[in-house]
Amino acid sequence: MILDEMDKQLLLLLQEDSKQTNKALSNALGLSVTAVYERIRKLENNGIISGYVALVEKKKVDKSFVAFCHVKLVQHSQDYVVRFEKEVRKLDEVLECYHISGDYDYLLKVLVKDMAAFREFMVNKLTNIDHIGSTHSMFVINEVKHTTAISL
Amino acid sequence: MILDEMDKQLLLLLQEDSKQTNKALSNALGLSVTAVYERIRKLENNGIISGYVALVEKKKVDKSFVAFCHVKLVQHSQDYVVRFEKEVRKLDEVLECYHISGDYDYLLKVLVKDMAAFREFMVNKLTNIDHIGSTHSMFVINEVKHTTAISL
DNA sequence: GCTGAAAACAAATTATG
DNA sequence: CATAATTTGTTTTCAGC
Repeated sequence: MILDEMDKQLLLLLQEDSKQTNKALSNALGLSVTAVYERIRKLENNGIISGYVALVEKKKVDKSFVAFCHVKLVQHSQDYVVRFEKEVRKLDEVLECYHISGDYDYLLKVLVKDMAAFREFMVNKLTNIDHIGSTHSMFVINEVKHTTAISL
Repeated sequence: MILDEMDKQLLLLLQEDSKQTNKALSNALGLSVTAVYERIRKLENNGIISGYVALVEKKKVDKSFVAFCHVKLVQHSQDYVVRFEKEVRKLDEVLECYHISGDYDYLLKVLVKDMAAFREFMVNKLTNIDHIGSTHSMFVINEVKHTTAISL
């Protein structure tokens, strides 16, 4: 599917606030309500919009500690990789996990209550996964920017 | 604000899919529609729900290249720090930026089309910001997990 | 804080130019 | 594509417990 400027503008607006009415969107874009409605359905059906979610304020729900954690496996056999990825997906504390280039194999973004909870997470959850060789953690001192919106 | 189990369940559901109707939520929670409605409003007014957004599928909009980029400043004077953070917030390619502990000062999550676009970003945008000492980039080979939902 | 029902509003469908 | 009219469904308000 090829996106024209209207689609891009529409996605931009919906990535900012998905609770806007089609009327508000139609005003912002200079389209009719029906046109906006059809474009949104098309974007949904093509999987360009993958879903709609509520965003929760970390600090207000007592999850103020973010860490990035590098993980290296002892071996890179297919089996170990699949097993590690499966286990890590199950961990609620892990918001993101990437297989990356460089000295380590994986980079995890971990969200917990505080440093004590992070220690708990490392000792009882993460390093309980088999075949982890080594880890290296970096702690977030301040979140400078955080957006879910992709620029188009 | 103290969250009871109902609030937590509700937040869980809304973080999965914010387009569910209050009726569907009331069924899932065993509450009346009005009770659900009032709880949601309270969560919004207390800033626990910070907003509702549409999620866009990266790969479908030709943004398939994710990199994590460490940045070190030449100095850590208040002035340099403020300036860097201000500039980096303006860059659309930077989805996340964290001030972190460790050898580097910042960790950025960067989203672009491809490696060529990343090079372009580094040369023309990021390293154009004053007072950057050094950078070190890691490329995402595979996204194993990515969620916006905070577990409660 | 909860319920159930009414009123207000928006989404979704259909018809028409 | 846009508009308008309609139905269907959802949100919001309100009286009462």
